[in-house]
Order: sequence, then C-alpha cells, then structure tokens
Amino acid sequence: MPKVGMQPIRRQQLIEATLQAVDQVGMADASIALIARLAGVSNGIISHYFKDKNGLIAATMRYLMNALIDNVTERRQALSDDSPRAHLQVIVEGNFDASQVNGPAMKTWLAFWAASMHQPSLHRLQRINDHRLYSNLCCQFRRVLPQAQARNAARGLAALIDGLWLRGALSGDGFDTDQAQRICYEYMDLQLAKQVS
Amino acid sequence: MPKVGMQPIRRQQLIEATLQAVDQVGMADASIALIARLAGVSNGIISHYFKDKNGLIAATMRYLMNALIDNVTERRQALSDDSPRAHLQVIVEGNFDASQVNGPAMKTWLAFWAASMHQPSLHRLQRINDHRLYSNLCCQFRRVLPQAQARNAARGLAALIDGLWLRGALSGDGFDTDQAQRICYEYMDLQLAKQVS
Amino acid sequence: MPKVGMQPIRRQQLIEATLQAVDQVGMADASIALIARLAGVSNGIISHYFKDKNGLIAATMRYLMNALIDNVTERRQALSDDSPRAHLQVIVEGNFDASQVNGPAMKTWLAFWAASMHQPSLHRLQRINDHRLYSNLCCQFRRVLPQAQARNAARGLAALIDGLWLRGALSGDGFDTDQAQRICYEYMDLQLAKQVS
Amino acid sequence: MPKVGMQPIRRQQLIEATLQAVDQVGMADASIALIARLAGVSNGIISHYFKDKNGLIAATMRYLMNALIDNVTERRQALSDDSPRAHLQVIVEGNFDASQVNGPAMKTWLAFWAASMHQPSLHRLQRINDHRLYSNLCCQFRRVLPQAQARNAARGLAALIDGLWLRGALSGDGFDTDQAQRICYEYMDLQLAKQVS
DNA sequence: GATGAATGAGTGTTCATTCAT
DNA sequence: CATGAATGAACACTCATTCAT
Repeated sequence: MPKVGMQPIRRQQLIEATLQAVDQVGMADASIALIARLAGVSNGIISHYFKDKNGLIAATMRYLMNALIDNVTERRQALSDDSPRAHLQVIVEGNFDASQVNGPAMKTWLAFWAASMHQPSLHRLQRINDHRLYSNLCCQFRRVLPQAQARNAARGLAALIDGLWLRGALSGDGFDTDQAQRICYEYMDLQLAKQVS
Repeated sequence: MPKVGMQPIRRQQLIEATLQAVDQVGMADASIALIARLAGVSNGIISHYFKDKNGLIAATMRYLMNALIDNVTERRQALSDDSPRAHLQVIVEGNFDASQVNGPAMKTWLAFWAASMHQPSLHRLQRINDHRLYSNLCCQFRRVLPQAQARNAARGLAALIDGLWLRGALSGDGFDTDQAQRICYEYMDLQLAKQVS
Repeated sequence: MPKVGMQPIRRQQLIEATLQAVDQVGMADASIALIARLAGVSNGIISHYFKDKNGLIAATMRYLMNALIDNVTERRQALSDDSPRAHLQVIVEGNFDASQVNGPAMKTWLAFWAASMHQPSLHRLQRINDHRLYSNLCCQFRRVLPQAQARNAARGLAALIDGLWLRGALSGDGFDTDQAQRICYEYMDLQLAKQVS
Repeated sequence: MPKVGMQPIRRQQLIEATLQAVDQVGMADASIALIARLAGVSNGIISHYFKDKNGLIAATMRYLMNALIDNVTERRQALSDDSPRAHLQVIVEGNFDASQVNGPAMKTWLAFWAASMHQPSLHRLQRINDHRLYSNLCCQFRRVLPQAQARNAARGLAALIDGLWLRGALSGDGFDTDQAQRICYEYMDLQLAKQVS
C-alpha cells in the first residue's frame, strides 16, 4: 500500500533506527539488516531512500549535527541578556544538553569521529561542526578581547568542552553535567577577566 | 623458516603492522589479511600468537598505552626540578609527544575509543588509561592545592589535554604542539596560582 | 531470479542437496559450498533459509524421520487386516523400505547418529525417533502379551531391526531386504507364540 | 632427551589421547592440536609416528578392535564348559563388556562406522570386524544346527547384539547390560532349540 | 512504494601438515 | 627424538547490494 509523501517519514524512521542500532551494538555491527529490522521495514528500502549505507550514515550524522545547532539556537533565542558571558554560557549548556550527553548520542558521535578519519564525506561534515563551535566561541570572546586573545580563549574553551564531553563519554558512567559546566564557566570567566577595562 | 624464540619479534611485528593498517584504511577495514600482508607473514600466524583478532587489537592498544607511560616516565626521570609545575609540564609534554600526535597513533586511539564503547575488554583498558592521566595530574596539584581544588584542576587539565588532542586529531591538519602546550600551561598556571601562600 | 514464496521450494531443494552431498563425500566433507553447488544456488542462501549449517543438518534429519513416519503410516492405512501381526509386519517393512535402505539414506543416518552423540539438538531428535519404533512395537505386542513380555519383545525386535539395518549399511553391499524381513518375522512370531491362549 | 624404544609408548599414548578427544568433543572436533595437548606432546610428533591423521585414526580403530578380540579370547580361555551355548554366551558377554559399552568406546565406534562409509581403509577394518562376529557365532551354531539354520541364527544374533549395542549407545543413558544379555540369551536358546535330536 | 529472495565477495578462524632447529 | 613456528587452503558465516515481483 504505497503512500505519497512517505519520504520524510521513512527517512526519519531509518535515521532513528540507525542511532538505536549504533547504541545497541556499535557502528561496526550496525548492519543494514539490523537497522531495517529496528525500523520495521525491509532491507531493500534503504537503498531506495539513501542510495547506500554510507548515505544513511552521513544523513544520520547530519541529523545529529542539526540537533546540536537547533539546541543552541533555541537557547540563544530565549536569551534576554545579550552579554558575551550569557552567550558563551548558552553555547556551553547546549553542548552539554541532555540530547548530547546520553548513551546513544555519545556512542554515535564517537563512531562518527573514528569513521571520519577515513571517509572524506564524513570528515567534511565533522570539520564544519568543529569549526562552528570554535567560531561561535571566538565571536563572543572577540567582543571583549583582542583578536589573538579571543582566538586563544576560544581554542581553549572548545577543547575543554570537547575534552569534558569525551572523558564523560568514555567513562561509561552517567555524565556529570553540573561539574562539566562549572569547569567551563571557571575557564570562561578567567579568560573574560583578561579584558582591558 | 621457523625458528625458536620468535614470539616477541613476531608480536612486535604484528602490532606495528596493525598500527600501519589502521592508519592506512581505518580499523573497520583493517582485516587480518591486510595486517598479515603488511607484516609479511601468513594469515594463520595471528591466531598462533594472539588467539584471535580481538587479542591482536587489545595487544596493540596496550602497546600504545605503554608507549605513553614510558614516554612520561622517561621525561620525569630526566627532570632536575621537582616542583609540581615541572611535573605537570612533563605530563603535558608527554601527552603531546610526537609518538602520540602522529597520524597512525591518533587514528588508532580514536578507533580504540569508539570500539571500547562496545567491547568490555577494551573499555577496561581505556578506563585505566583515563584514570592514570587524572590521577597523575591530581597528585601534583594536591601538593599545592586543597583536595577539592586539586581535583577540580586535574579534571579541567585532563579534559583540556584530551580535548586539544581530539580536536587536533580530527582536524586532519598537522598537530600544533606549541599552541596546545601553551594553552595547557596557561590553564595550569591559573590553577596553581590559586594556592594559598 | 528472486521470487516470492520460494521458501518451501528452496528448503526442499537444499535438503535434497544435503542428502546428495553426504552420500557423495560423507558428512565431514559436506561443506556448505558443495551443498549449495549441488543445489545450484549460492552459498549465502543457506543462512537465509536455515540460519546456519546446523539448521540445515537438523532440517535434513527431520526430513528423513518424517519420510520414515509417513512410510509406515501409509502402509498402515492400506492395511485390511487389523491383527497385531499385520501391524508389526508393516512396521518392519516400513523400516526396510527402499527409502531407508539406499546408500544416501544409510550414510546420512549413520552420520546423524555419530553427530548426535555431541549435538544436543540432534540427540533430541534421535531419541524421539528411537522411542517411536520401540513404542509402536510395544503397543502391538501388548495386545497379546503381558506388559513385561511385550516390553521385552519390543526391545528385542527394535534392536533386531536396527542391528540388521546397521550391518546392512556397514557391509557396503546391497541390502538383502528379504533376508532381513525373514529374520524379523521369525523373531516376531516366536515372541507372539508366547501368548497365553 | 631422546630415548630409545619410545615408539610403542608414544603410540599407545597418542591412541589413548585420541579416544579421550573423541569422547570429549566428537571425532569432527578432535583436532591434532587437541589430541597432542591431551597426550602432553607437541603437534608435530604425530606425523612422526603415524604419517598423518588418518594413520592415527586407523591405528586407534585397530586398537579398539584388538581390545574386543582380546576380551573374547580371554573369556574363552577361562571357559571350562566347551558347549556351543557356553561359547555363544562368551561372545555375547565379550561384546557387552564394560570395555565396549562405556561412553568413549561407544562414541568412537559410532564415529568410526560413520567415517568408514567414505574411507576405504577404515571400511576394510570394519568389514573384518563385522565378519568376525558373524563367523564366530556361525561356527558355534553350526555345531548343532544345519548350515542354513546356523547362518540364519548367526545373522540374527549378530544383528541383535549390534542393535542392542547401538540403541544403548544412542540412548545416552547408562547401558543396561543385564537386559541386553537376557534378550540375547533368549534368542540364542530359541535358535539352539531348533536342533534335531 | 515496498518487499525479500538471491548473490558472491570478503571475513575471521581453524587446522593438518611441513620443517628448521 | 621432539619441538613449535609457520603455512595456506578450507571453512562457516556475514552482509551490502541488486532486482523481479
């Protein structure tokens, strides 16, 4: 019983099944058959919507990236305070949002990163993502710091965010969001304190 | 040409071939056949020395970890200055040593991390490694800071090291060791400056 | 040429190819590749229909067992005489039917028996089969003999049938059905003659 | 430390290890490596004493056959009564001796039989064995029965012995020696009773 | 649009055998 | 005599992909 307009629904369905599969068995064992089973569809449908497996993987990575972007964007729009500090806080919070520090998301990000080392298409996506974080941070620091210092601060804070995230992901225990944010805020404030009055 | 006492030689040979393979094609495509070919031996020899592929992977991970440990240990022994700052510097330098920030090593570490999310044996190794860095840092900070602050500083610096390393690895460009060390030293000094005189 | 509803056809096809392979080279050398080649299909199809090789082996054993059951059932239905002797004769005849004493079937049964000593799933099937023969015989003897004697006679006749079958199979020569049946009938009649008038 | 006269010791050692291996994991999984480990020797030694694996298998089969022969011979020599009935009893007892109805022996015999269907060298051994039982039985029956009847009785008793043995082996439970012997004796006596006085 | 039958190359692994020591 | 290092072919099995229906 074919229906019209199934495309977006099926695509979403399959992307979510991919995340579920990676969470359950890891990317190496997330076969098309498993993903299709989790999505409740047949094997063959995947090539129909995403040319091949790589297409599905790339689409899933884009989906995760957009979730992060949307998350930060929403928080920023809800912001009344326009200070650099408030904006930086929003970025930090967005990166430690529950949508990013749960099991499936962390496992999938890690798997993507590892895969991106050998897949140009994933690598491109990954670089865009990395650059966005740095760029957003740098932009805010620049409002109160000279360029060189702003860049330095942005590099440091970006690394701190990713490092805390990474160590949290690898630990296997629950992610301690409060602690991570506290460490980031402290770094942020130390950098902002350098501003010439 | 079978000879006796080949075990350590062959094991080393195969571990290096594994690193080479992961560097060239990624862990997902680093097949036993490829590794054996790179090592110039037959497929079957791998199960002779490392029960199965997982055994080889785990041995390779242990090899990389030991390289890091030895690296830091050597630097520490060459140290004349016994100050906490000097020790912390050594740890930072060791983690950004050329043996850790080259292509093959970074790709392999990333692949290990991703795999460790679903392989208990690798996960155990990974946790030990993570904990060592934190523990070493904490130990030095503790010499000048109260425990709570020392822990906080260690967590931050560990995350900063890993984050800089990660972002460097993912960037695909050469690793800017000087910049990474500068950012770490700055964080380190800001934390050490908290000490009550 | 993929078609829908191929399952029963392919399963039958593969089971027959398995019998053929065991006949030709023995169970130890009846590889998936050989069976697939004999069936004229690809290797992979086997796991599609029977999870793995064990699944195919078990299905083949069930197929042979059902052939024996159907054989006896058909003969019994064609029976006008309802006497115990007639029923016993039918069981004996069924067990020495051409479908059971030809080369492929005998080789396969022997291989199954040997394998059943170390494969619980096959062992279960085998026990069911063994028990059915005994049970059927016992049931008929019971109609004219006291229970203890009936059981004894059933055990003896079952062993005689299996033993004649086994020695015939192992001899490698053609099976002498008439001789086997004569020996069984004689034993049967000696046992039935014990009935109290 | 090479020693002289090790040959018979090593051969015996390896044959026993083979029986042990077949008992533990079945003939299909009784690899040279396992047998060598069970015997406490190196892999390579096997080809030294038995050309190849088939040689070891055949030697093991011969060993088992000789054990059966010796068993019957010993019992016969201890016999005071020279009647056909006594001799037949000895043959029956020998075939149900503890050395033949224990797990390892039964598993190995079954495996040999199955293998003999496709290995001419094993098949030859097997035929000799089968014929000896028939021949021995026939010889005794002939002392009191006409040839045709003697042959018939021998065929029946041989089949009964093998059938009881087989069903006992396949059942997986302990072998009920008494019951098996009782059934054989009864058959034996019924046949002997046919003699013309 | 959707299915699932079918493929076949590729995987990790096992194993009998050989042979330098 | 005996070892065990080394081979390489064979194995069962997996899986992304294709395509007739």
